[in-house]
Amino acid sequence: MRQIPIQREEPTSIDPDPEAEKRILDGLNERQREAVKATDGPVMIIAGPGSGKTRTLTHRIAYLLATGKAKPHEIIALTFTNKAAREMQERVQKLVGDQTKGMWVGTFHSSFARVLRIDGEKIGYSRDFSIYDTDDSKRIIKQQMNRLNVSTDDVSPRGIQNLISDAKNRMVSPEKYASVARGRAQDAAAKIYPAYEKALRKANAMDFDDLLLRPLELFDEHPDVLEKYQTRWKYVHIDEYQDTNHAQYMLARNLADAHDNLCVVGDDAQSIYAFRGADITNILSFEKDFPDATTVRLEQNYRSTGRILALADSIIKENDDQLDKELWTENDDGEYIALMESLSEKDEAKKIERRIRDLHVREGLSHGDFAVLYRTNAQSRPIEEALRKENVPYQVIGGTPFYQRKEIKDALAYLRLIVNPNDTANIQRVINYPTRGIGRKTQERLQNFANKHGFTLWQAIERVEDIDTLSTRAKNAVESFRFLIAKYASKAESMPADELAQEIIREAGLLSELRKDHTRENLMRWENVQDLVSGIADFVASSDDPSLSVFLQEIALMTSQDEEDDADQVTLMTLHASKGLEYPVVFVAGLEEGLFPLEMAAKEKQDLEEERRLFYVGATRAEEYLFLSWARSRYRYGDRETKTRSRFLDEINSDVVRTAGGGELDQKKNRFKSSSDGGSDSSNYDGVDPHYYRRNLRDGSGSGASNGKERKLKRIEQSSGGGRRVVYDEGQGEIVPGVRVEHSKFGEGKVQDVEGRGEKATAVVYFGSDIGNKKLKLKYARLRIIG
DNA sequence: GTTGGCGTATTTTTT
DNA sequence: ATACGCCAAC
Repeated sequence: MRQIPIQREEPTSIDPDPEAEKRILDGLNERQREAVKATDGPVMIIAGPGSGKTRTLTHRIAYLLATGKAKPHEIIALTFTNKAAREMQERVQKLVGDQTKGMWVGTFHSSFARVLRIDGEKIGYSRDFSIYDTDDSKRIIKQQMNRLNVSTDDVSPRGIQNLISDAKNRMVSPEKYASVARGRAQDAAAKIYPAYEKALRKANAMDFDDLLLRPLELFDEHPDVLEKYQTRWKYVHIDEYQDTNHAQYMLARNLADAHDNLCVVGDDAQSIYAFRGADITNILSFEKDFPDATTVRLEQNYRSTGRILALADSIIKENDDQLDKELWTENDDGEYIALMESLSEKDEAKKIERRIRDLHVREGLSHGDFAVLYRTNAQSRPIEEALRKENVPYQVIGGTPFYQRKEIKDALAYLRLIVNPNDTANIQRVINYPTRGIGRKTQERLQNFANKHGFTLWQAIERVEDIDTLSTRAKNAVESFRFLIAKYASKAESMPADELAQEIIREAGLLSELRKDHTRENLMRWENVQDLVSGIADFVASSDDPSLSVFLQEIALMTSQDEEDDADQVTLMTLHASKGLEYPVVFVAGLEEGLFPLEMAAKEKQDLEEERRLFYVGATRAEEYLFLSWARSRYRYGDRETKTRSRFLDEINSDVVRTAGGGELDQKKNRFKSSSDGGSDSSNYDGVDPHYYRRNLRDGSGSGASNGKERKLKRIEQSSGGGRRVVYDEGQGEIVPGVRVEHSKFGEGKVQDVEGRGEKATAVVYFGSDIGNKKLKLKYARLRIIG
């Protein structure tokens, strides 16, 4: 676990350093230098992938320091992730020496959480406010739905949460929202929204949106506070500007208003967070917003080979809404982009694993050079399994991050309560975990009492003796909980945060709960909780402000992308998480209709364009090798689904793509001229060479992997002959759509579809026009795989 | 008040 | 397939 370094506040200044200045400018090309030197007035750097965007921004900050144009405390840089902030901080330090104390570098969220810590009390938030993630917010929303009798028939809590978040992103107040809400879902959201806001405020809690909105409120209501920050920050920098939302835009405007020195960097073609409220018009209309802005375009790509860039260009050309940019590179053409086609997600995973091992052995690439990208987190599983099986080291970025695991959230809940007992959502989380006799009914009575008197849940707990509806037994149970929290709350000032954590976690019974039964999961959870404590110890040892409340706020803003990834491992992550990163070898997996582009996103043009930009982002992560992969079938909701190739594969520039067999990519747009067979049932297997699969296995240049695979196939054939072993066993020779099989009675056929698993698995097999489709129970049918 | 079983929705991406 | 919520039994 890592925390964001906190810099001291005292203004320090550094003398102009001509040597550093030279070093800073020497590391740049002409255009980049131009951007760095434009230190007066608004600047927009529009830059393609791999053009040294962040590098330019970093050098600009270093340049400001080295020339003495700005003192460290006069600079703020807002990044997209904490990790990017950390790296930028480190690089600036490297360029100008260690003199960056007082400079603010961080995400919008963490930077303005800090502002709120300093000045939030002016709008009614104590500095120990809790930060609520989506989970905590959902709890509040559910509770409010319950209280206000909003039925879940019309909308799910999640749906309401999204609607409210959207409204907040657009800075629509509850009152305003009530007047514009249309339809059942929005009406429901309009009812919940004000109650939700009130509940958050009462709990001294903020959700992610609040971390941007409350500072705006603060600036609005206290112009002196705004002025303080405006005068302080003479230079405002924003990275990944295309992904800022409206509130972030307003914050930027507010800060830049005094000095007009706003420098933004972005690429409209890489805008992939609209679903989260990112507003692409921020970057598209920058020049309108800041009429005297300097615009610099960085169009030379240093990252990728010519072919990768040509492919990327062909992807993005399909989109209509673009700022003009001509990407070019001096790099070699490089290898062809390889198209990989597989029969199933397991097959896909195996092929990816084999390619990785092959390149690792033959080209000497290290494991850290590889990244496997996919659209949804769920896709990591089969790939993980394939890599694990062959002992290829890997790491998965994302999924369920450390701090979101249940045991961690439970432990954190106790810690949050020490700091902020009014944090109702977290009381509810742990008031009866581990079970201490405070069940549903007691909690209900507590809540009723609180509602009746306008208390928070905690205030009700403090007055538990006065609640007539409770039995003595219940009162005692509640009292012991109250005592537990109060005891440590009073020690919070005097006791180091890590000791505090250790003790309350133990006394609350979390650790013994996890040791109750000795499953492997529980052991892991127990270790995770221990890791949390040592993480707090690290924080205490290294932070300028080692209070528990700061730790909790920072931890809430950490993301999977902030995890350490320095080890030499293959990296698995979503396409979203890959933004800003680069790897010599990149696989984009799961290029299938319905998956990428995602089914829901394929309907609206806007959404489809975002998916396409996502594909563009993924492809441009690659430096040397790019693999595009899709599978003919995939498990979803426990059923095997037949898939067709993604439309994206029909759009790309086929000149730079080669299939696994070395052939050209057969695209829909080319099909008309070459073949006229098309005909019936065209959705099935056009262009599939039935021998492709096995030939490829043999082509594996005699490496252990392909031999292993062949062995497995043989074993299947033998066993089916013997009739004892089941042939549908996953991961052996799979019976999946597209496979050719032989049946003792019907002869040769091709599997069309497979349903069910295990004993119940059935396959639809087409045995030619005479026999047609047959539905067979795999358990009895004894199908033999022949290709 | 707690536990276990069954039915249902769920997977888009994330600060 | 799995996690969660709701209901019935202990």
